[in-house]
Amino acid sequence: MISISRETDYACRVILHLGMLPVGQRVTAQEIARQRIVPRALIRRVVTRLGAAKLVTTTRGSGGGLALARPASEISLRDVVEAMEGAIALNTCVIYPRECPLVKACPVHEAWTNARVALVRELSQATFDKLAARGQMLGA
Amino acid sequence: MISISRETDYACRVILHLGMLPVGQRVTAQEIARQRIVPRALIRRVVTRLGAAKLVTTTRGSGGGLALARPASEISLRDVVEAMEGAIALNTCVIYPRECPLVKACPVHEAWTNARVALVRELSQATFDKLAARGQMLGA
DNA sequence: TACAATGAGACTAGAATAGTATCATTTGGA
DNA sequence: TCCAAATGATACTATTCTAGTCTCATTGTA
Repeated sequence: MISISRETDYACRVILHLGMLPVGQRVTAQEIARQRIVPRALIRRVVTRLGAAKLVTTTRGSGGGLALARPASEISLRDVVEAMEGAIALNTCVIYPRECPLVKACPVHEAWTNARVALVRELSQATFDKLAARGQMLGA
Repeated sequence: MISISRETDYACRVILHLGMLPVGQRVTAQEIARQRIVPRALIRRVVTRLGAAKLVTTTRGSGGGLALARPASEISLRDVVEAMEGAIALNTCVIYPRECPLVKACPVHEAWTNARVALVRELSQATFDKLAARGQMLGA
């Protein structure tokens, strides 16, 4: 099955949760883990990656926690997926064409590229301000 | 990195190769492996799966080999990917919504579904008659 | 009957996935 | 000053997936 990893799914829950808070409000990773059903030990790794990708800012110590590093309208599903999984390639040859011995005369390469463009476009449109608004409606 | 497996890439090479042959002509898996740079032992598994998915027909014995089970215009990248990888899900919750404890109120679920639709649409449009024609042009 | 081809599946090495656990570091407040 | 709360970094395990090799059975043609 072609799918993102579970960690990426958890990362989406973290960003969504933060996007639904009043702007600038911090919350601890443990609190998100509890409310969004993410394993407590795992969420640490997720938060670290999101921080490294500069999608969230973190503060340590008592009273610390995390918040979005920029407005939810400027963070999309694409950003989260790329932060967690690396490139959205579909096929390795799209990202590393040199490694494919056939790529010069390969008509399929072009098809993968087209499909990748369509997928990335869709994921880019899914910004977390929209997702958060929809979440409020659904009562999540 | 989000990507298909190498076996799926090999499967595309097999279908492309068959699509570029005169209609109805058979060729052995070994011959495809040689021309398309696929490991000889691996292509067996690929052909078996493509046969199980009814994308190719096989005949055993001397003079045997494989051919497309239907016109190349009726086989798309989507068919090959689904035959090899199973569902194109993007996220497990798209295929198995019951396994996600949050899905009832999850705004992200919808976004994954939209992205999946866009991706599948694109892969469905890439039929192997077009790919084969382009392959002839490129001299593959 | 001999040979050529696919069918089925066991086997290996290595990498990725999912989850747990530990210790260090930073910060705020009693 | 010291404790508790929080993240940072990373090691560890078990399981599954990936990529590839190999062997033997089965089928069909000459």
